Amino acid sequence: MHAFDVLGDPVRRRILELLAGGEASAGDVTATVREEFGISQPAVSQHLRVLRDNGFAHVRAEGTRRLYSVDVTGLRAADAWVDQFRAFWEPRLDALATEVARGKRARRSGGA
Amino acid sequence: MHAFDVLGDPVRRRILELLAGGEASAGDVTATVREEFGISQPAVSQHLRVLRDNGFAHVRAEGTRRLYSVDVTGLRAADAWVDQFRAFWEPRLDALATEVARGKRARRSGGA
DNA sequence: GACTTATATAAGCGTCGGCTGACACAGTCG
DNA sequence: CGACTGTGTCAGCCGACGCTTATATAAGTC
Repeated sequence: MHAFDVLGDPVRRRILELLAGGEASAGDVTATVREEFGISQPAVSQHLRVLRDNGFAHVRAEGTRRLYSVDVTGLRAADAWVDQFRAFWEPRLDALATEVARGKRARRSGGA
Repeated sequence: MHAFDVLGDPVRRRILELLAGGEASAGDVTATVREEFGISQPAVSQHLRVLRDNGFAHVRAEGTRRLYSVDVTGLRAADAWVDQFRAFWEPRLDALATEVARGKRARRSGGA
């Protein structure tokens, strides 16, 4: 599953935001998400699984609880992709890229 | 449609990468995408529409051709969301956030 | 060991997004 | 004007994903 597919779901984004506030148990996350989205405990558990399986969340067992926290792997992957385009709105990073993107290619390869 | 829903599709991501190389006509994009993904012209056109409608691509007519280019609006929105988490892997940006994330909250609100 | 709590898994179902094929429409060229 | 090219739209189909209910598993408590 691609990083953006994971982030495409609003529930999963919310869960990550919750985890950004610090490690939280599955129960804590479930309580909040359940209230905000009106979905069941299994639904939340399934979302947590997706986050785990795709490098967005770490888990650690503590007794019967599962403590979740942010795993940066997935987020970095998403960030790396977006990074390809950063020069478009932060031209100082690479002014040349912007110039190229502007229309150089269009001019060369058959533009007006 | 949320930015990450737009980016969740591999065809749309590819189209954006193509546009990152400079303005391109719908036909040029279609030719490449068709070859790489084996989908029809209408399929590509529909993806272009999604990109347009969600602030990921600009269009400009030139005769019968439609010239597409990157619109940063959508990309910046995606970047802004990811930015919430950047401190997790670039601690220098905000060392405090990392500390908080680590377990401070867990300790306070009922951790071990 | 029986009960309860915390969490995960499984099966089934509905919905939504993407694809195709058919078509519409604009512009260009003879 | 009529044919052709480039592109967009529409209707319908299909598969994937997310949800629910039911159930399994594991850990605590008495």
